[in-house]
Amino acid sequence: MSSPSVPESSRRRRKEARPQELTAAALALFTEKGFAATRLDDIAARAGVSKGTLYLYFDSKEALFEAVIRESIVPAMDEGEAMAAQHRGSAADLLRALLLRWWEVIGSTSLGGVPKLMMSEAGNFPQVARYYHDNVISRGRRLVVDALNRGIASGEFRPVDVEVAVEVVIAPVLMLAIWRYSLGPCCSEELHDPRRYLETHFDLLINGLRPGAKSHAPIAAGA
Amino acid sequence: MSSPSVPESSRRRRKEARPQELTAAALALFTEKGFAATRLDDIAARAGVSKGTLYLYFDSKEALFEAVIRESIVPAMDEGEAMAAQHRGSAADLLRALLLRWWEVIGSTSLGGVPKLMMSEAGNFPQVARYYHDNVISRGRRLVVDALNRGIASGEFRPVDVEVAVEVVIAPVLMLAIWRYSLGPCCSEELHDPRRYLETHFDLLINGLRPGAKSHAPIAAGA
DNA sequence: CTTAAATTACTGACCGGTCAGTCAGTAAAG
DNA sequence: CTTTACTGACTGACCGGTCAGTAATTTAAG
Repeated sequence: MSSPSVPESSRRRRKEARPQELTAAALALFTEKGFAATRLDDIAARAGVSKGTLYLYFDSKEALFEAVIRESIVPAMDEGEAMAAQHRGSAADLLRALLLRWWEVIGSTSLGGVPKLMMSEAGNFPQVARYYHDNVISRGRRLVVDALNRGIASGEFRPVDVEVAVEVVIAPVLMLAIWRYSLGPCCSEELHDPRRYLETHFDLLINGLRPGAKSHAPIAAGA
Repeated sequence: MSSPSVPESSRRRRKEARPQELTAAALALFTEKGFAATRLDDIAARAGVSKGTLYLYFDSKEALFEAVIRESIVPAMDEGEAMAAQHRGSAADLLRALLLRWWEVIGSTSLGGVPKLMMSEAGNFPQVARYYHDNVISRGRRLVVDALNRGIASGEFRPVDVEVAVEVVIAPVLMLAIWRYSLGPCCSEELHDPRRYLETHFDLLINGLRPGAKSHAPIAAGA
């Protein structure tokens, strides 16, 4: 990390830290105002540099957007997968750990704005949306699908349509993040403690998955 | 409606239909591209008029945005409340009817893009967000809260923290709408049949609310 | 009836501010 | 001196908003 052959002068240190500083500033403003409504001057000012500096590190505003998505959230997914791989408890414990861990690593941090940003701009940047889908959504989905399947295989959960249920499991989590960056700041009356929200979601979910429940869903798509 | 003193010439008919045509075009483009990225020329072209016509009916781009929100979704809320008021079945039936009716009246129609639009732009238009909160979110919340409370009072549901649970009930519904206007069009692999999605949500929910379930949520906020 | 005047609904060229992107210049470090 | 990291004035395209003009229709006069 600090070999003597690489003199850690303050100027060089800045050079290396710049991209992170710029993407961090861009992430904050993109999530707050949206991509189109954010000016590069504002991003530069927030990072304490001038607009020209942005173009030393990124080719265009769109390239900056791509970098924001790429470098912000993919590392967090790695950690989630590592946690799931070495988990040893019950499927319910794993599911609970996934939800709470997501809140600690993504939801409650500066990364919490990424889902809202991606939702808002997916239509304008299909290739970034595709990247996000393949590297974030698919992997997150897979984590939950595996947990559900494990619980069903062990008899801990009743059989459900896993491919559909996974969306229902993830949706409240995503909405929590989106809410905090959209209507939450404006109308905060209903913004409860995120922990309690997640615990309630988990509680309803685990009980909804208990074996022996009678299905309320029509079996076939006859009607 | 058709008194002889008001000649229903094609020109006058257009005059009365224009605002709807313009807000419909604006809604489609706002939800697809976002407010800032949508040009007034495009809205006018989609409605088959020139840009100047927009300013015969709306003072500014922002006023058009407000009109889109106001006139699009509030009437749909009226219908939802009417349905709930005259409902006579069980609380579970009411909840199910609310979910499916929402899909028919809002989710599957052109109004389905409103949630995504509002989420994206709430930060830039606090007063519109406040209006949306007071006239759409609060009222929708209230419908679900009442249904939950009715079920708990009758013993049909176990006691839960209704003010938190309502968010968990609504979140998957909102995410369904948001998804269809964000990453859905880009990466459609996971976009299942909305009916099955809602039925699965309802199935998990009703079973999660059954009396006799043991709570997995910590009782107090001690930690 | 004919036809001129007035009104209505709409047009599209134009203006001015804004902002992504450029580049000649500066100053600190080596 | 050269190199490196950065600056900020500048430019040109774009877009929200304006308004003089036009065509369709109605009304009124001859």
